[in-house]
Amino acid sequence: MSSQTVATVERAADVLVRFAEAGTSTLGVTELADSLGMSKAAVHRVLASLRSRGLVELDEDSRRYSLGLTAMRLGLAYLDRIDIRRLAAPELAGLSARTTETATLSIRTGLNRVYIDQVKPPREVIMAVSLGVPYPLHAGGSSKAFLAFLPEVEIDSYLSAPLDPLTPATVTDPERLRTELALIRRRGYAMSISERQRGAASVAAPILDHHSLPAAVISVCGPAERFIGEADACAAALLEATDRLSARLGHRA
Amino acid sequence: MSSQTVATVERAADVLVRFAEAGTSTLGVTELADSLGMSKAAVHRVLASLRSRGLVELDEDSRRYSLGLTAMRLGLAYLDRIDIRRLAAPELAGLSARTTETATLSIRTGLNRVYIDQVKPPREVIMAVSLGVPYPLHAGGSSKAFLAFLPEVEIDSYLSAPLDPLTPATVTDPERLRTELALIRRRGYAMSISERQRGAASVAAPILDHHSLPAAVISVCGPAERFIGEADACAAALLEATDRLSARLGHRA
DNA sequence: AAACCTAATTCCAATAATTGGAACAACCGG
DNA sequence: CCGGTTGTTCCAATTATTGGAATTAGGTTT
Repeated sequence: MSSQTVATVERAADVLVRFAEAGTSTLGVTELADSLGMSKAAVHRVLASLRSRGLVELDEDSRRYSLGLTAMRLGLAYLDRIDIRRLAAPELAGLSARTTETATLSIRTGLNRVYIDQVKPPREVIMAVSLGVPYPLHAGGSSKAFLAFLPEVEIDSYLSAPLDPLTPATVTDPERLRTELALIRRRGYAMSISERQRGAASVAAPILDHHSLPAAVISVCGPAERFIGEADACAAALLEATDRLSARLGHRA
Repeated sequence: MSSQTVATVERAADVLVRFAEAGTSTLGVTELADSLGMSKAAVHRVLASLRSRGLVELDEDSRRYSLGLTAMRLGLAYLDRIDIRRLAAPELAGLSARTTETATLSIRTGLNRVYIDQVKPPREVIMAVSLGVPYPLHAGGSSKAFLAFLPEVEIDSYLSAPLDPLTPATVTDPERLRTELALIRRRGYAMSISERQRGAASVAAPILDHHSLPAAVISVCGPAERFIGEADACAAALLEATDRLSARLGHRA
């Protein structure tokens, strides 16, 4: 079939991905070699090559590597193509400021959903999401907000496959989920407590386009204990924001 | 001497960079091959490899390639891991050297702001700040530089609470302050004479992140009497430094 | 200060993997 | 229905990658 690929490039890509996965900001040659099962020499050469293109940077003093400016350019170039992000950015900032919680923006990629932006409030204990990581459409506020506003056919098709739980609180029974989706449509927003991420809670609502389909979803989220008390106020602010954005995409109420 | 590198990896990196340069558009195999002087076969294999790691995506219909989710994750990982203090340290040193005054770095913590670093010039009479002490957002150069570049909602909310004076020169009238914030945004930097600290003067400008929100503020400050004459020159050097740093945080002018 | 450890870098011959031209297939517009 | 384009696959030639070992650099302990 089609595995017409270049192993060297894949290994170089693996090195890059390692930087994104690793919790630490810098990595050493040996560290990378061990975790990827490559020889130190190979890793070193790959790093030198990536460095020549600015994808990674070398701290001459510590002899450790980190992601470089070019890596950032790639990420921002990707995000540039998504103009909903530009449109929503000020609303995210406003929401986060008004609620003093984290505001996020997600888009759909097939049967998944990824965060593509977030604005965090300037306080100590906050919730922070991982941008770019795919999550299923049935667990968590943002996911359910997407699912609820998809065409019926797509909902049926999604619910016909088994639903894996991400936490003990994830709803995996299709009929219970269906009932909840109806509620979400009626209220206009979804709510979740620990469904996707333990200890996290959120309210989420879609930005609807001129077909009344969700172009993106905005959520306001925070640590569950604190957030539950704020949820109603957050939902109100959230719906104001998504209404404005939906209007800009040509949606009529 | 020899740059111990892997040509294949460098070419793969060139392909990726092409996507960042091309910005919003998608790219085809031939297009890439021509512009990079590579064979179509080589480009195709590289793309297949990058695709296997999610760095690029293929639109099956148009058979054209674009950057993928992993590219975004790399960019955001870069942004996440930036240690603003380390990044700014050389610029602080440079600024202090060029101006022969003190250069400081501040971050925000909610409704306050704290100095987290400073570089003092080697002369007798200088200004020195206290690291880690919280100051309000309306008094002094660094504070106003933060406030001016916050989302409107946050400015409104901040100005709706009473503003206490720290010195006789502190501006406490919300409307006068609002006018000044507009000036700061226009000029790109804030100036203060004795607003926070009697006898002290400063110019300050924000380091803006990819949301155009202030990640930190740099100031150049000194004893008021002497500093006032140097302020313009200091402001010019300051803006050069903050522009460079903002660029590293993904801010585009 | 010296010795010792660990990590990073360079060297080199073996060889496994990349390469590019050309053939093939898929697509588009006329 | 048919040329013109673009994307994909094949295959033998050969080039560039590879990994082990040697070397250098840095940092820490004795």
